[in-house]
Amino acid sequence: MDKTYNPQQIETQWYQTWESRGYFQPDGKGNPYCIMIPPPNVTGTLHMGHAFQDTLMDILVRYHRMHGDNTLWQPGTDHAGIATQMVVERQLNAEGKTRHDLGREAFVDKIWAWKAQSGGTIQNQMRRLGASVDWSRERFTMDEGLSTAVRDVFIQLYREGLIYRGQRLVNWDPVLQTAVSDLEVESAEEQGSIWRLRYPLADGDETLVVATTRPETMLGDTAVAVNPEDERYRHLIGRRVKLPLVGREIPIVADEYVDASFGTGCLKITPAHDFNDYEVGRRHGCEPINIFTGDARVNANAPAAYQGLDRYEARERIVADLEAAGLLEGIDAHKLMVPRCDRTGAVIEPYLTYQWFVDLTRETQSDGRPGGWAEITRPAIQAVRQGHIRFVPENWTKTYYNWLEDIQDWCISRQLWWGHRIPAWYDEAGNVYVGEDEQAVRAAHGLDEATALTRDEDVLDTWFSSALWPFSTLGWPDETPELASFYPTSVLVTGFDIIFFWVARMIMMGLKFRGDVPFREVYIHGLVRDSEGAKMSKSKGNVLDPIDIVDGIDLESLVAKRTTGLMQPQRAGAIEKQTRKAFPEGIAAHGTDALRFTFASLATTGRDVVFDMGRVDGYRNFCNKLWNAARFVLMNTEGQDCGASGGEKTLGTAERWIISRLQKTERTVNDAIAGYRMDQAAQAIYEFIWDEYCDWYLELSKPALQDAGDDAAARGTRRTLVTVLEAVLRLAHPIMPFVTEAIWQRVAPLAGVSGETIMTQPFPVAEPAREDPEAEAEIDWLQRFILGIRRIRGEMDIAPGKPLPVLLGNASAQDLDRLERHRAALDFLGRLESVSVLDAADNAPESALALVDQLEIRVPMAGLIDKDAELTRLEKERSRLAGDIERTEGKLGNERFVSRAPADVVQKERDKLAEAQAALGRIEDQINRIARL
RNA sequence: GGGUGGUUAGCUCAGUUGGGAGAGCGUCGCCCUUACAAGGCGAAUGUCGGGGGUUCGAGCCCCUCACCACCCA
Repeated sequence: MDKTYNPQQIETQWYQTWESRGYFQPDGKGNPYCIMIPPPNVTGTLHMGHAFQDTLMDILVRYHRMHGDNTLWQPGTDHAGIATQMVVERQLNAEGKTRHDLGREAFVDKIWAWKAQSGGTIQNQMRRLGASVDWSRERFTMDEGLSTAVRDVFIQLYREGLIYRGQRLVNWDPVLQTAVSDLEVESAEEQGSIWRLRYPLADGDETLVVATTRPETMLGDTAVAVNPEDERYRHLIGRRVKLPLVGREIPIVADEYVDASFGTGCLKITPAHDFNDYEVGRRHGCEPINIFTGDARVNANAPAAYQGLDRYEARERIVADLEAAGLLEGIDAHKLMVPRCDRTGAVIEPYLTYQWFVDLTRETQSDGRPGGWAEITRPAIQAVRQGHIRFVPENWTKTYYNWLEDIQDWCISRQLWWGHRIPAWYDEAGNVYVGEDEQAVRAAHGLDEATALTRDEDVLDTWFSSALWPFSTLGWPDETPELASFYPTSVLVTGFDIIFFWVARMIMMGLKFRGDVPFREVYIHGLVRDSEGAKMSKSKGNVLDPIDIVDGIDLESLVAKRTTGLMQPQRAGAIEKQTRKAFPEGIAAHGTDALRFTFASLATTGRDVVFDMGRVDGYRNFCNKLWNAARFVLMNTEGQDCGASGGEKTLGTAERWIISRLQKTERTVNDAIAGYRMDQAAQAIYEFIWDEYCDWYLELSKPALQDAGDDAAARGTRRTLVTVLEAVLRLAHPIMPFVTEAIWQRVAPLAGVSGETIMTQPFPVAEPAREDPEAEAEIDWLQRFILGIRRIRGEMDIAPGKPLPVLLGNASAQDLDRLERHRAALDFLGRLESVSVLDAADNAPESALALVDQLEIRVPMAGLIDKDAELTRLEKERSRLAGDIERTEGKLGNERFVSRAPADVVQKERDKLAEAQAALGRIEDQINRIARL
């Protein structure tokens, strides 16, 4: 083995081997265990969130595979309607063309071509991460089979009356000219203004003043609302105002929605261009008046003077005209939440259009059939309430309920070309027919060729197809064996940001179309943030490519990567500066295992995962530590008798101890993974390997290996070295698959284990019978003995290599017994020159002192130890003990503590006090003796 | 305005039937000791956000305030 751990050399090679040998496919034996990957965007590249999530899933999947489950991790991508269409459209724009120049069919062909050419990026990045997904089953939401599923679901829901077409306000992107989902809208506070506009009443000379952040929408006002409790305006309710510039008379209505303390207390109502106004308008029977075109210009419903103006031009013109008319009361600076499309950055316009919806809110339909609430939404709530689905951490159920109980109908149509086209046709009279294809529609409705049919132009929301993912990927609508085995799937691993959009909708669709939940558990993990705690985003320029952490990247390449292809190129300078500051040396190569271990250790129950490169450095060192421990083991066992094929062997205390500790670690790791606490699993593995196996057991093995006299003991030590290492490799494999496989290949044969790969070896399970409290107590004694020696050495500045003479005072029979048995280990670990036992009568020479319970470990000071340094050290110890005693005495002196606390707690305190008092006495004696020198 | 989560060492975070405040990174000192200097050994570091309450005992339970973050309106 190389002297230094070199991840590059082992990682790609092992992944190819695993994949080509088919280890990622379910073996058909054992309990089914299945995870569906949340399908990443086919246009996408791997970001830190994916890497984190993929690591968590891979840990679970590898763990279950090793436990003998029939394990499937289903991969795939979604078609990401808007994002994908935009990518290709931008390429066209660069050539000076638009998609309209090509036409729909040619444009869609172009997207498919683009996907074929560059669609594999994220899959290859996942391979670099070691993700053990079954690539042979990879799916894409626009695949033939999944498209059939989407079409069938649409048709069935339509026939049941649960999908309808209607005119509603939606989030409209005027640049893309499509409806977008809430998920694609990001609201952020921006500086704006409040305009106070004076509206005259229709009768008389009175006026009122409305306050608005969007004065241009006044062209579409249909009412003015005031709070019914507002004394100032009560007399106006029921009267009418004459809308300036337009001339329309509109009513003044009373509505609780109005906040009397905000603005002027008079709210203009524009139902066609504001979600709240829409609701208020509906309550008061106002017909919405749409004043914008699809690209947010003023339309023909407005006065001629403003028609054709862009919404912001219209704003300026209208404000100027009102001012000229003396109707502009004032303008105040105001911060407001501005919704923007996360793809285009365009300000979202609430817009009234015909769209397709899934009914999620009606109890019953007008014809008596069950509505969407009864048929879809309520079962989804019940499934969680009745425990058929469990959220981890549990408190996310609340978020889930809150959203579902207040849900709106789901707008599923998008005005795009890329996606599943809605299977609906219209005749010239505008009648709609839904069916599998045009032929089926004609047949079903008796429409001959004389009747012209045109297909609906819209496609379905990408989330509509993603909602079917847990069963469509398994072959539905066909009843496949995979569907029978793996549905319901075991767990969904995802971020809380898509509980609404995806998780809830999968539950709805799974229940509706499979009659069972899509997954039994939902493991919600945190969101990866940068070291400052900020969300990572391309526009902020703080994104990290996980592969750059694996392979390393120099500063210039990193800067270039972060500053190209920006939506807002003007940010490049700031991003460059920040990048140079955050990574002055670029990023070092860390290897996949170190990155994965970091993710595991960050997977706590919190909602934020602050990513700190220092952690990855530390875990790369850990990989190196493991690597070198393995080197040591191999150097001492390869080619030697490790007792794998019999032969007498005895296990010493150290062997019994490390085996005992291993059991505890195995139990902790199993419990942690089963409880989705990867951080605890990682920590337990880290501590066992570094603090116990390397720091103590390997050191303890050295003298044993050198003792030529006892073959059985040496064999037992070698056997323990390899078997414990082999076990801990299996234990760590789900988190760090590569380094464990590479080492295991060499170690397994020595441990008498055969197999092609560690991937399919059994996961370690604790055997309580191998826990050994006696050995643990004894090694604990040994560790404290050594620690005492090391402290004296460290604080007296005695060179680590200098052999020390040691005197033992007040030794018990047990101490002497242990001394006898561990003498070689003590000499080696403590670098002891000699050990002499003092009789009670002996007068100890002047010496530095350490205590192991009542045992006094003394290092003679002659020529070695500085009197003042030892006094300082002892004084520190004395004051610590004195503090302990004071606190313990305080407790025990409290009558209520002694009478009310459990007896064992009280006894523990008494023991503690007695020990501390004894120790204090010895330390004080020692201080007096040294001080007299 | 409603809701959720958070506030523990310089930094990032653990800490569940309430009974000894911990890890990693960083810092300081000594060491190239034959697996590992990506290392070894030792050390320092905390009004557990503030206040109040329950309790023999609170980082943990209850109330309250402050601040931060996110979600919904």
